[in-house]
Amino acid sequence: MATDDLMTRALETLGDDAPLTVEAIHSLTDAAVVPESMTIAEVADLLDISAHTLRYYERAGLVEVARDDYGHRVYDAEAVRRLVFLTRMRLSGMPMRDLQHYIALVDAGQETVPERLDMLLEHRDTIRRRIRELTLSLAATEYKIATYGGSTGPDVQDL
Amino acid sequence: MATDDLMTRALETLGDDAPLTVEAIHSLTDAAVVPESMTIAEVADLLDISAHTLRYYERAGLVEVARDDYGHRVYDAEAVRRLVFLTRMRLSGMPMRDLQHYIALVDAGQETVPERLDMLLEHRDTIRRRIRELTLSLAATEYKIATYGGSTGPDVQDL
DNA sequence: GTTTGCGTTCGAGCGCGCTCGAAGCCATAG
DNA sequence: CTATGGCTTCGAGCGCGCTCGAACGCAAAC
Repeated sequence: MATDDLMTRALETLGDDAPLTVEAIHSLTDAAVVPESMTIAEVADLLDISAHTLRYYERAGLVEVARDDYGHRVYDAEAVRRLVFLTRMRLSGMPMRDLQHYIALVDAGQETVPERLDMLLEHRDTIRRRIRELTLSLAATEYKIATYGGSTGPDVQDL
Repeated sequence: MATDDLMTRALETLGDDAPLTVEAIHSLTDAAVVPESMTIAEVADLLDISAHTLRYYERAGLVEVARDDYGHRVYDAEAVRRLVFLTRMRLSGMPMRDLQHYIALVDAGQETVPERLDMLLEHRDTIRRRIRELTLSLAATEYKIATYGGSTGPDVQDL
């Protein structure tokens, strides 16, 4: 099951031009994720990342995962929630370095909340800028497509 | 001069919520770039990439550049236009591999136009999807920011 | 005439984020 | 009883896109 990852499902849930309200996001955030504990394969499937990557994240200090009697990883709900957050941040371009710092702050306690908020605000701005860049690139690409082979404008050269 | 790269200047030219019409893009495309020929330093400055990267692109077969009597690179208008295109594609996430293929098609002549168009269409879709992903991530980040430290919803945990 | 500065070629190295292979443990299926 | 399959650890390797250093050439400035 779960041939699509969280992001894909989320994009399908909200139509392409949905308002993306706080409520809509809220509904995504805790949808589907219920289990008390999960295996590495289940989490990998849920997040559409490899078990290798999950182990790598753990090695990198991003999440702690308990073991069962056989030494196998047991992901509890908190670990899964954290990994959902982490993969979302990764997908939106936050570097591992920053995530490690962020998680260190989380583990350091409540007094780091302001700094964490700062990181999120900065990341928000980064995403916004990236969206603007991509929007511009999209327009340029569409312009090129529209004028390709025609005789409109200076972009007609062989590119 | 030119402390800002093309993208930054473009983003400033068009307001954040400009319509991004074909005309607006057109005006960006050939703005500023006039010189008959440019040095590597000038092109690097124009595109906000390093001279190292420009040489790398040339080595990669993305562009041919003539030399002057001293063996120094002389970028003619066509090379510069191509590099503008290439950097725009790189910035919007097209892999080097694909650009090499695209350029090979360009150099192969007019009969490759359909395939080139296919590549552009596919890239357009890639950008669109990426924008949707980022928009969702942005909303999730804003949601997290908005609810941070508050007692609203399930995301209040220490993340 | 030497210093400064900008260019050249070539090949190696790096940062990032995985990705993989080897060797081994355990449990269930046939 | 022996496969098969999924998990474990550990460390190495990889693909991408640069990025850099070394050794050198040439020219205009001092």
